Amino acid sequence: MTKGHEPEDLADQLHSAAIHLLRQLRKEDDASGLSAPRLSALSVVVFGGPLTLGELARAEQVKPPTMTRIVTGLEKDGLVKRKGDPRDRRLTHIEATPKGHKAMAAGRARRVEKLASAVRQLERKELAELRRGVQLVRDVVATMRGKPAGSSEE
Amino acid sequence: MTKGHEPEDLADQLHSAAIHLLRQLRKEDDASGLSAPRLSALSVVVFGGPLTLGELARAEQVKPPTMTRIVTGLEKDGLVKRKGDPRDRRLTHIEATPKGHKAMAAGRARRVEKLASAVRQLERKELAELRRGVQLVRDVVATMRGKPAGSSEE
DNA sequence: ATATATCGTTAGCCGTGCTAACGATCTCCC
DNA sequence: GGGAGATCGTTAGCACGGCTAACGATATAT
Repeated sequence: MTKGHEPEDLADQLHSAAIHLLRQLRKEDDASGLSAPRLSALSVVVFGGPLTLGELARAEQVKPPTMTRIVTGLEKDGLVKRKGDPRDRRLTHIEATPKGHKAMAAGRARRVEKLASAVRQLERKELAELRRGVQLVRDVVATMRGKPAGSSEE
Repeated sequence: MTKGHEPEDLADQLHSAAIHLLRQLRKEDDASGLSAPRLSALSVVVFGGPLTLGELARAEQVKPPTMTRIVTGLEKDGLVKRKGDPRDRRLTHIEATPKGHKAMAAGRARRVEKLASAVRQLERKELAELRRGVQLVRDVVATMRGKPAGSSEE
């Protein structure tokens, strides 16, 4: 197609590209036993330090029951650990185990093996352009979530 | 601060951006009663003319059983229609109904209302950069699909 | 002390992805 | 012609992720 230069067409193509990108990556995620949502949540826990389940749910933009199951799955695999809060016993803090840190790196490596190797085939200039495009996509997502455009630095 | 300039970091950010983008769009798709996979499949049928179920499955990179259910859902909503092939009765051709065409436009409009309106907030220059970025993402996906890039099998 | 709010979980629904197995059909080749 | 095998779509059954509704436990406010 590329039939037009209107934002609508760009929106469509962006949507389509995202769908197909994730479908490809899903296969790699499967190989590691970590689905995209789990990997994404684990990533937040690993890099964002201990969080409550609710905070994690908000960070991942899902409802608490959904996050409960994601965390349960991760915990069953020994990748994260639930810890009660002594001061407010309603809270459940989630933190990554050492195994979680390793799995995170491994899962990331698997995705990277496919995605980054494809990315590496781009020329230097294209790489910069892609980086810029990704940043813009993030801005667009932020805008959709309600924040004003351009709020992210750089 | 753009913590990394390596392809791995870019790959991670691209992955994350795609996940969050789709999560946002899913909400709009829900409003139309059409999930992303259904909308995507319908799009192929609408624009790609009648296809067999297998062709559609390959186009959408899913297995036939999965496509069977997607098509069943679309058909139940009256958006597509199954047609037998008189010459090869194993085949099932899928074609969009008039209602399917309309729903496609409506679903697209809903996504566009959110995504394109966010896209529109970008400046002219950014728009061009995003367009370029999307094109590069498509290239990357094509690379992943075609050339395993690092894999030795197949 | 009682009412209200918050947090996480459970239960149950639906949709999407897969593999395995099956019936129907076509094709090839004897 | 007829059997062997390939191909196509479906069904069955599993796992997972998304949701809402409802519930128990806990904290907080009145």
